[in-house]
Amino acid sequence: MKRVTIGEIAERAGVSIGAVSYALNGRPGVSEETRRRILEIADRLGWRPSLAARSLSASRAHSVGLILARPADTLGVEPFFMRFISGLERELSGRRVGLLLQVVGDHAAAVEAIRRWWAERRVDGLVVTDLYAQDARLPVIEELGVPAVLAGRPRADSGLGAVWADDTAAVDSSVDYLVALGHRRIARVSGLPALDHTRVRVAAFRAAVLRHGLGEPRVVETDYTAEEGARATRALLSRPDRPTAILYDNDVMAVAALNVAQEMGIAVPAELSLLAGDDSQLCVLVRPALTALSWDIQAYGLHTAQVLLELIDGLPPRSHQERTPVLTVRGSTGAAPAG
Amino acid sequence: MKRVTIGEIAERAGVSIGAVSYALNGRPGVSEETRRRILEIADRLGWRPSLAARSLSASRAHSVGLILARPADTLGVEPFFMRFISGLERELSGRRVGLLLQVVGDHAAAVEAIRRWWAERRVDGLVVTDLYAQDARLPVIEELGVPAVLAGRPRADSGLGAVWADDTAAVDSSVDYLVALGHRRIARVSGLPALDHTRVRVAAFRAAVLRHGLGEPRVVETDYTAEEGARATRALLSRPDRPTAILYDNDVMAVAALNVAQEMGIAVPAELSLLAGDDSQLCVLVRPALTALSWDIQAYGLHTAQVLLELIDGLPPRSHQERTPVLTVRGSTGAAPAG
DNA sequence: GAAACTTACTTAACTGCTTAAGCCCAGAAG
DNA sequence: CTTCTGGGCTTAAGCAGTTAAGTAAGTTTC
Repeated sequence: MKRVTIGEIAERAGVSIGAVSYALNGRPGVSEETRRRILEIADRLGWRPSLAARSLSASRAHSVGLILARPADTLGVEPFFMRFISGLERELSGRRVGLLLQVVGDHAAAVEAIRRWWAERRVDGLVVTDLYAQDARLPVIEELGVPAVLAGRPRADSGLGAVWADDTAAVDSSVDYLVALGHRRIARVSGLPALDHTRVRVAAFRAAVLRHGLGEPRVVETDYTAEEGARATRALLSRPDRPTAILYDNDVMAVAALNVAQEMGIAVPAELSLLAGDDSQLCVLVRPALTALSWDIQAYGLHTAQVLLELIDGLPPRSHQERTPVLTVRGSTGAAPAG
Repeated sequence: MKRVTIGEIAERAGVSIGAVSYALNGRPGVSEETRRRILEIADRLGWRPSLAARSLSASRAHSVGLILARPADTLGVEPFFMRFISGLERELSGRRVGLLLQVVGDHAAAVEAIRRWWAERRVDGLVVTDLYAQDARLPVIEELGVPAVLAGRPRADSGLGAVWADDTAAVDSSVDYLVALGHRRIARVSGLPALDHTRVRVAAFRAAVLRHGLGEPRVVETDYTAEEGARATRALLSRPDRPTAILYDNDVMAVAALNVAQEMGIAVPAELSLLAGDDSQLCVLVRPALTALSWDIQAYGLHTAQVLLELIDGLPPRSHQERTPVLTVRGSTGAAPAG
């Protein structure tokens, strides 16, 4: 099971290894005839370049890293990541770039992993998800000079790429839609307040509510889990002036809310409209099916990989904006109850 | 942002790079005092070994590969993989082994990826999931001599490791439980018939039904998707002698079945008991919550990684059996309807 | 007090590939 | 006929480590 090296090809072709290298890499320096002969031999022997040798001389790892900094159980239910990853893959595998994955519990561990990967030259760049407003990873990435792309809003002066969707517009359209249905008491169950996009969405929600003159905006913060989603929903629905519509920051919490409504004897959508901030099969699997903000997560991953690879190739950092998520209306939203 | 190499350490310590190498690897050949000095310098400079250089001379990639051969949308909903991956990670990251991930659509692409990874020496071993009865990947793995561990039943004569759970016992206990509740007409909605574990479970189901003298076992095959799960359920429930209990091969289909029952006006669990073959948050998110076969998927991943790393270290292939999945009874199962 | 052995290093070969620099020879230009 | 040019190759250095073999001291042995 010994590997084929270019040395062996050189020997068989009766040329030097340098010539073989030029031939295999499509560079000038060998005649067409010799090139053909070398390629033929390489093919016959089933030669593939040794990644380690290439990495060593080119100082390129031919891999990019994705560090998911979340507790394992949250990752499980969120269909987001697998779709995002398969989007990344679609671009990476065609370019022969590997995807290194690490799952860690918190940002301290993520920073540690970044430092290690970079020092070992295990990756050429990073995809950063779940961006915090104050994010411990960014200064480290900047300090090390790691090419990285944010799956989220661009940061000024960061020198990083970014791929993002206009959450503000998406939240706006959700609120507009609910108002058009006659709702006046609209609340929001938001995710982790430390997260960048949570803040953006909450701000957008507040602005939209105020714009429509619906009084003081009501927002309850959670950690994205079903449990907290249920708790927040219970709290909102227990108030005398309970909302007639609730926006959720993801789909899991919206599903949990469906159960809370049922348990409290509140009909959806007759008495209460629910709107999920993420769309996935989950929304279609429950009854009533959930109205949700949907967007193409695979494309998100794909574009993220593209921007990252450009950055690694030395091109200037680029910000790519995805299509704004659109409302997919299903059974969980309806006209506001009379009175 | 130039990297620190052992050459730099050698220079500062006033010794040769060979001495530095011995010192850093804890091998004899340097005095304790010199070693301490070298380690101190290395630490101060923040030295980490270059993976590429180590890989080249040690011919070890310090990475293992996981190739998921599934359509991207199926991956999204299945909470299985993220939990499995985080289990793998728990073992791998401690041992400084990277996890390379590739998502491909079918086995032909998986085989291609295996060949490439191995030829490039990108990975030291593989984790193989979703094993088919006739699996195109196995002959290739054997031909190449890739250390690999099956996330599934061991195969005789394969020389591969295996980590698996006793599906037969799990199915047995499910059927026993339903029979104890008075059910006599029990059907099964199974997953992809090509999959190894699907066959094992179907066989176990047939045997259990016959053992209890419940007549000819009824099994409907699907592709694991919610759509087919719903279709299969509709077909089963439309028959005059419709089953009073149905076992599903995963949780997604069981959830879809819940909706079908609702749409057909069949009460769960009063008229129909549903039992999911996988457990996840999904089962708890719906009403009634689904009774399911649950097991520790993170541990599954962890043990899989352990067996693989042993194999890579040259130890003989090992088969590890996980705890048999146990029935977590929730609201979707109950006594069989009278008459 | 010479031979034998340790200790603590250094030297250099090796991993497989890339690439700048050098060399040889044929054909063109002067 | 010499000089120049350039195509087609070879040579060798370099990437960052590992490791077998060599060496120069000091120590032990009889």
